[in-house]
Amino acid sequence: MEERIERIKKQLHAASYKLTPQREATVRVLLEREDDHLSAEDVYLLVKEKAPEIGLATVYRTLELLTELKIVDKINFGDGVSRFDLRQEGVAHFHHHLVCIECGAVDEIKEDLLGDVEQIVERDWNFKIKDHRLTFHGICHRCHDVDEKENEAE
Amino acid sequence: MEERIERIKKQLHAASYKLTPQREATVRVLLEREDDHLSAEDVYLLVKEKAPEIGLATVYRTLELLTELKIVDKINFGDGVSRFDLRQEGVAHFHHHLVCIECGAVDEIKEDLLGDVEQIVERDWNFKIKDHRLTFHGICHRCHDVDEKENEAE
DNA sequence: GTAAGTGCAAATCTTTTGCATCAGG
DNA sequence: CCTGATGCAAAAGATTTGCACTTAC
Repeated sequence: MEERIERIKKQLHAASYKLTPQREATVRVLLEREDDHLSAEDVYLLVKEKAPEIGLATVYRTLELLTELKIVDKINFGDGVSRFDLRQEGVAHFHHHLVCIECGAVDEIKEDLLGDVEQIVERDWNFKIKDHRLTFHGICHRCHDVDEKENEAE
Repeated sequence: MEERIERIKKQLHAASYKLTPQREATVRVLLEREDDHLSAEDVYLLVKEKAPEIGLATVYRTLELLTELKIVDKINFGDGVSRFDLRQEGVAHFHHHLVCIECGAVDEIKEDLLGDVEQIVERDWNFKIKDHRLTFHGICHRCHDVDEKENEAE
């Protein structure tokens, strides 16, 4: 945790930004809830627990800054809000998501499944890929298991 | 064109909705601009050219209805607006997009490139896939060509 | 007649901005 | 000081909603 904060601090400095207490509090929340997909509002509420004086605008500005520096990724699942995900360190590619249409859970796929597909796209569409977004919508293993049990019970 | 309208009319009726003149005008705009990725506002302005009395709320309601019936797909490229794409007829899968980070153009890939990947996900994550969203961000062939020319000129 | 559909305006929600103030070198 | 950063409130967008009116069967 501390090493990651330290690293992020360096990334900010390299781009001549400071790691202010507010920014640090925001980053800490993102680190603690790394597997959740927090909206700006979520982050704000969690930061506020530790640092009640912070303003929502600052959280937005911090998230924007972190996105710009590619420390976090801004994602969008189609509900009206943007969500923010810390990038895995040293992993260039953006992980994929599984969104359950029954329970709303969002799981992550950290493996990169798109290597072959990207080669095809680069070659056949003459498109230089810099990033990707891949989300599957369907039924997660938990809901799937529940469905099974219901069938058994019948 | 007319056959597609007819088909959509049937889909609406099957779900006990009517194809009102406003809805038809909206669908016609979507058909005419099938390769664009229109926002609700875009659609509204185009519909208004033909049927000036239509209200923005009606367009939103129509697009929501069409999304629900899976006649259109609602997509989101990370600029603050939702965009709407007519589904290809008889094509279950959702096509992919190439978003150029230089010029903002959005191209479509109509082939399904995810067959293998989906098999892996269904098997290894025990996730029943119903739909997917795949977008690549990068440099399109047009901007790429421009870059080449600039290099030659140097 | 009745239920669905519409137009308009107001309300809501997310995100951004202006500006006066604050903090650190 | 001086610059970047912050907090607050206001503004800006996008989308939704309430409601009275219209339209088709």
